[in-house]
Amino acid sequence: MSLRFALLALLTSRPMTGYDVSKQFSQSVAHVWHAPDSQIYPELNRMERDGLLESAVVPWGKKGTKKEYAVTEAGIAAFREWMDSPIEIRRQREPAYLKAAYLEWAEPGAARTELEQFRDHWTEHLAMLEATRATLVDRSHPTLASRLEHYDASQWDRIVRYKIFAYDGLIDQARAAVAWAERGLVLVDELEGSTVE
Amino acid sequence: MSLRFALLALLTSRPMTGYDVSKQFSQSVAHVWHAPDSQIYPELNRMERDGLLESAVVPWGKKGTKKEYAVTEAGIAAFREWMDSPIEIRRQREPAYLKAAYLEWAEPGAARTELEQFRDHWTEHLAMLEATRATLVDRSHPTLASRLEHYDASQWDRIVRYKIFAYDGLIDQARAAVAWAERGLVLVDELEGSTVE
DNA sequence: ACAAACTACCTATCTCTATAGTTAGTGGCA
DNA sequence: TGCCACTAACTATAGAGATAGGTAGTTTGT
Repeated sequence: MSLRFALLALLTSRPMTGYDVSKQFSQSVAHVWHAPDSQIYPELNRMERDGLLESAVVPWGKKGTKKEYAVTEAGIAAFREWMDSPIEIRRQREPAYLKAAYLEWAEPGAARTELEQFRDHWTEHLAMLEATRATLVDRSHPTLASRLEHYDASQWDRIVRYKIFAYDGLIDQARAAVAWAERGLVLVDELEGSTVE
Repeated sequence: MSLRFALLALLTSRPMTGYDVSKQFSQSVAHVWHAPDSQIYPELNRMERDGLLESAVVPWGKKGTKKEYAVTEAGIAAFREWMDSPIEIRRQREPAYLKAAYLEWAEPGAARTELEQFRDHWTEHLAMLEATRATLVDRSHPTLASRLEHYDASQWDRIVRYKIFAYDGLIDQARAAVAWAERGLVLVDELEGSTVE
């Protein structure tokens, strides 16, 4: 159900076409709630059906058209209601940690590759998060910029700081993941011998 | 697909009935890969059908019977293969961080409750992880104990240290989550005023 | 004039998960 | 003897999510 609210969150910044949503999504909300466009388009339709969005058909080129979605009053109300309701706690589901617990079954080489991949993935993810955080700090993030336009300048700091706070949390998680993988590599070397086969 | 390997991991420690599996699961593998028993029973059946497990019917009381599952050679091979294959990277899906990014939409009271709940959940989870870690360190963890029986004593340290390593990673994540929520509460107080309504 | 890349919007299918049940035997205790 | 908690093993169903496509128009560069 969170996808719906992730989409509402994005669309509160400005009206967008489905295509815009799917592009902007991957640069912002997806850092916190990933979804492919095959999930986004049908969900936008359902949200329109449920009255949370309304759409306007906009011409595009000579023959083409596109559909621009805007959040309705009901959409805003639903979003606020979700914001004020208790969070769902996510269950643990971490294949990497599952594997780590049974690393005695792996080939030493595979264990190393595993941990290196994990470390590299999170290092990359961390860099992306830090880059995005920087665009929030200097307010150059495109979605943030259009979002701030609806607000009085006195509110800007408050809005931006919550977004930075969220990214800080993600960055902490990413850093912890990288540090953990690095300790894992040291451990594998110690337990399996340091020869790379 | 990871549920299958989580179950294999557990069953490599000793043969168990479905009921045992679902009980032991929640005290060990579930810390890393949660699953309810309504998923466990059908998956055990499928795994038997696929030749990864074999079952023996054991009498229980006068009329009752139970089915004890043991990992087959094919099951061991599948588990090793999975251990040596690259990990699937999980997509971000964190409703708590999603909400945090849009906290300007929440009532100040709701924002606080939210963060307190998140902090409390992770504090509790952290305590459980630390308690479990301690049972690994002193080797009193029941599943670990039966697991070690199949191995030469020279291997024990290696096996235990990988499990501790996995828990250390989970503990780091939990600690980061708690610290983040606490910073969030300070931020809410600063931005929304410290009066609790 | 044409290709390639991009915009736009889906569909189909399968698997995974969550939630909420059901049915039946066992063991203890009041 | 009856009740209750526990052991045992599911089933049913709906919704979420992953993966892999498809179709059609537009813009840009050569």
